[in-house]
Amino acid sequence: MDRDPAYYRQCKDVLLRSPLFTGLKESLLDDMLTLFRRDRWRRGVHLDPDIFQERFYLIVEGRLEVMRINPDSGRSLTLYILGPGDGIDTVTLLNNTPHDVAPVALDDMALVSVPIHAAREWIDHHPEFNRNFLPYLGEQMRKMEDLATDLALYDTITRLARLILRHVIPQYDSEAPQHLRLIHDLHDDALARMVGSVRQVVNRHLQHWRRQGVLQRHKFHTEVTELEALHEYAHQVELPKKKSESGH
Amino acid sequence: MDRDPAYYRQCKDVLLRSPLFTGLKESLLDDMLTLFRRDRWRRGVHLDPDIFQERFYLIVEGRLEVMRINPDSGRSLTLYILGPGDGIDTVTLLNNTPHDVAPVALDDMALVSVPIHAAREWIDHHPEFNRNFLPYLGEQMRKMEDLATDLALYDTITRLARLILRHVIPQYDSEAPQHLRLIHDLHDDALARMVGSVRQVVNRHLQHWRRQGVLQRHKFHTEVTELEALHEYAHQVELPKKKSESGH
DNA sequence: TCCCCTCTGTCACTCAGGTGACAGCCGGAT
DNA sequence: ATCCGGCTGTCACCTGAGTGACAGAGGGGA
Repeated sequence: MDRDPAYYRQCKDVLLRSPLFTGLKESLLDDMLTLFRRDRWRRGVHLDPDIFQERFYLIVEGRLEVMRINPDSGRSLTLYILGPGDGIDTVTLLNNTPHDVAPVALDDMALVSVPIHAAREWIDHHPEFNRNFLPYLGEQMRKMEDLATDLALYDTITRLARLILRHVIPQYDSEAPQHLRLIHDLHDDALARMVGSVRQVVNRHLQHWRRQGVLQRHKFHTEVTELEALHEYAHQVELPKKKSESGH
Repeated sequence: MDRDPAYYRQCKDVLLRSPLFTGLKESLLDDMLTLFRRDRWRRGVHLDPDIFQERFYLIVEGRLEVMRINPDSGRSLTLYILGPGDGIDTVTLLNNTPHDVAPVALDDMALVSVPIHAAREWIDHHPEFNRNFLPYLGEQMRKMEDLATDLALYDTITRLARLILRHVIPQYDSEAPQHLRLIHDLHDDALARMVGSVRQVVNRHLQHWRRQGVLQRHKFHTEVTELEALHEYAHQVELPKKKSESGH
């Protein structure tokens, strides 16, 4: 991957900002970039999860929804929403057995990828990379625990409030309307899949909040006007912390 | 840790059999064992999750239930059941922020532990250990995904059937009654916490299966007499695979 | 032997939330 | 301008499963 310097620059920017690569020496990252292949996926395509047994993908642009489906009922649950800087299907990277998930591109996506064995060698030989990778896995694990916990112990409105709060972009002026990351302008169905419910129920809650003035919507874009109110519904859930606070 | 050679021997046996240490050179394991401290926890004690920010514990004997609690309703969900060879709270090891869980000893337990920074250094400096550790994390991640998926997409009886099937001890004579590992002789309440339901509901299902002759109980010990029947209830869930089949 | 405590087995009641259905809306394509 | 397809907003209905309650059962200790 050396053609197209603008794209190269963009990759490097995204990766350096990603929790997986921050703090690595530039030379090391450049090394790695030489191995990468560039890919593009169109919005809406369903990926075959088997490809993740061959190559490890990193997202440069766009979002990927990774779901599980109940073939009998047709209902599904979103396990991950991945964005720029995220690695796709780390589970398969760690543990090479078939992974029964259904990934769908939410936007037009730009990616880079390496053969999976190359990624594994990389991990093996670069403890400095590991110091980023392990906390990243920990973070994913925690999110998964939170999802399971929410599903078992809280009702749909609580789960939805928490979902939104977890994706509020941290900012200092807490008076102004708050924007969302990663789940901005998803339609009700997608939100429902994220909280393990169905469109109609999610719609009812959103509607309720809009009437209360808690949420507000311009065209497709939803923003939060009353953080505190949402917090009431969510019970105790803290806002997403800034990157610098995590890691070990 | 050098006194009591019998105990030392037991630790070594358990660890060598554990997915975290199999295949490591004995000398390496001996090295590690010198760092360990021996601990014991009595059945029924509630551990303070903060201790896992200080030390990393490995289970030599007994089981630990790690739960999350909804303080409002008082209901709880079991995130992990850990047994001999398992590391406790790997999430905190990876990512040192408070982890809001409630661990309880299900049996009298024997453990070994190291200061957490020592465990992290170990990981940093021993890629050969990493080759066990990463797949182990992957396995945990998959289990967590399965838990979330089941909670969102399947009804209680399906979840319970799957729980049992996932803990059937693989054996070749599939006619004989099948034993369970890790969840043997748990009472209904504990099983309910594992499937995100309540005692009464779990009891009803178990009762139903016993009447059908699917399950059988001698005193406290439950065993499975009709695997196939359970499978019907579980829809498509494969039996636990032998250790040798996993890993990358 | 009896007592106590924890766990089991059941049942009647309630309700959150999932289902199916349909009308309206909006934006893009023709 | 018109049509179409996907998304939104609502509603009436149904049901899985959680709640509370209570009568055993069993087992361990005094």
